[in-house]
Amino acid sequence: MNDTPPQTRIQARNRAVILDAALEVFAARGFRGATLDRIAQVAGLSKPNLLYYFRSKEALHLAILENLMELWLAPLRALDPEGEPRTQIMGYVRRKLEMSRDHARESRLFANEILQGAPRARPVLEGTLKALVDEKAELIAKWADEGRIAPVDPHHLIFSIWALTQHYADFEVQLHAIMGETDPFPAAEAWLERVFGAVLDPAAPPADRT
Amino acid sequence: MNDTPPQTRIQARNRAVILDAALEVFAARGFRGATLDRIAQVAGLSKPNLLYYFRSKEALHLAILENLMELWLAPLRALDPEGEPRTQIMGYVRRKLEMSRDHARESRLFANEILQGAPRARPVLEGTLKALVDEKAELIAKWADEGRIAPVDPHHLIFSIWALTQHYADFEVQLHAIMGETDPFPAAEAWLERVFGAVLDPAAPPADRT
DNA sequence: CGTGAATTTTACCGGGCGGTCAAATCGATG
DNA sequence: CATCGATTTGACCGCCCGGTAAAATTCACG
Repeated sequence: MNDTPPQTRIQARNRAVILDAALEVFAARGFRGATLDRIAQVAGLSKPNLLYYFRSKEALHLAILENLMELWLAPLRALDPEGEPRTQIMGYVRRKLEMSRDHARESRLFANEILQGAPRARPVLEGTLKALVDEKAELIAKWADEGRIAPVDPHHLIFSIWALTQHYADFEVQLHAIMGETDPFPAAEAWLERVFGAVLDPAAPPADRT
Repeated sequence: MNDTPPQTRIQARNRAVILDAALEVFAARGFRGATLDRIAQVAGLSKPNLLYYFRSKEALHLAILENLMELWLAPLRALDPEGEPRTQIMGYVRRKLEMSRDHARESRLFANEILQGAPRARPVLEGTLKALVDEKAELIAKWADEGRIAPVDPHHLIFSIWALTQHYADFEVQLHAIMGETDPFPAAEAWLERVFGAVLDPAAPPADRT
C-alpha cells in the first residue's frame, strides 16, 4: 500500500511542503480549478520539481485524500460504546466543530470533492466511511433502544452533526458576510450543545407524534 | 437594471437553454472547472453561438446568479411576522428542504461559489442577503422575547436551517454512498421536524443553563 | 420572394494548462 | 575533494481554454 516511503530528509520536507500547498489550493479552487503552477508557487518550488515528488496532479490529490482520511474519521471513530451516550455524542459534536475551526481547509477540500461528485473519493466513501457510519449508527440505535437517549434516526443524526459543524468551515465566507468580524465559534459551540441537547433528551420524546 | 430584455422568440428560448446548461455544468464543476465548450455541448449549441448570447463566461455566471437569487431567498422572505411563530419557522424549514430536493443544482452552484470564496456573489451576500437575514433574525428574536418560541440565537438558528437542509442537496453523493438507493427526503423531513420542534419548544428551555 | 437584420458556423488566436526531458546543480559518502 | 546518485532547473510540447472575426445561413416582414 505505501508506495513511496519518504527516505531522505529533503524528500520528507518537500513532500510535506507540497501537500500543504496543495491542500490550500485544492480547498480554495477545487480539483479542476487548481493548477500545478499555483501549487508550485505556493509551495515555493518549480513545477517540474513538484512533479518530481508527485507523478501527476491526480496522484497529488489522491495523496492528500489518503492523508486526510484518518484525521477526518477520527472523531467518529472515537465514539465509545462503553461511554455514557449523551457525553459521547456531545463530545463527537464538539470534536467535529473543533475540526471546522482548526482544519477548515481540509473541510473545504472534502466539500469540493463531494460537491463535484466525489470522482476520486467515492471508493473511500463507499468503503471505509460507510462501514464506520453503519457501525456507529447501530451503536446509537442501541442506545436509543435502551432509552438512554431519545429515539432518533441514527443516520440522520450523524448527517446533522456533519452538516451543522462543517457548515461553519465550508460557508465561512457567507457567515462572515452576515455576521461581520465576530468569531462565530464560541456561539456555535453553545448553540450546538443546545440543539443536540434538546434532540437527544430522553425525557422529551418526539414532540407531535401523530 | 434589466440590461438585455429578450426580444425575439429565438433569443428567449436559447437564453433559457443556455442558462439551464450552464447551471448544470457550473453546479457540477465550479466556475473554474466549468468550460464554455462543455456548456455549449450540453446546451446543444456551438461555443461562438453561446457567446453570441452571453459576452463571456463571467457574464453567464453572473446572469445565473441574478436569476437564482430571487428563488433562493424566497423561502426566508416568506417568513411572516403576522403568522404563528412555530408554524412559520417549520414552514421555512420545509420549504428549504423542498428546495434541496427540487433545486439541487442551484444549491450546489451556490455551495461551489461560496466554498471558493464567493468572488462573484459577495456583493449580494453582503447586501441583499445580510439585510434580509438581519430583518428576519430580529423577528425571530422578538418571538423568542415574547416567549412564543424557546429563547434561541436567531442567526445560528437560521444557519442551522441552511446547513441541515442544503446538506441533502450538496452532499447527496455522500448520503448516497452511505444510504444506498433510498430516497432520503421523506425521512429527512420527519427528522428536521423533530429537530427543530425540539429546539423551538418553549416548554423545554435550554437544557443546562449554567 | 426579396431583403436586411438576426442568428449560426467555420476558422482561428494567444495564453495557460499538465506534463516531459535533458542538462545542470547539489549533497552525502568515501 | 572526487564521485555518483538525488534534486532542481529551463526549455519545451501538445492540448484545451476563453474569446474573436468574418463569412454563411436563417428568419421576419413587406
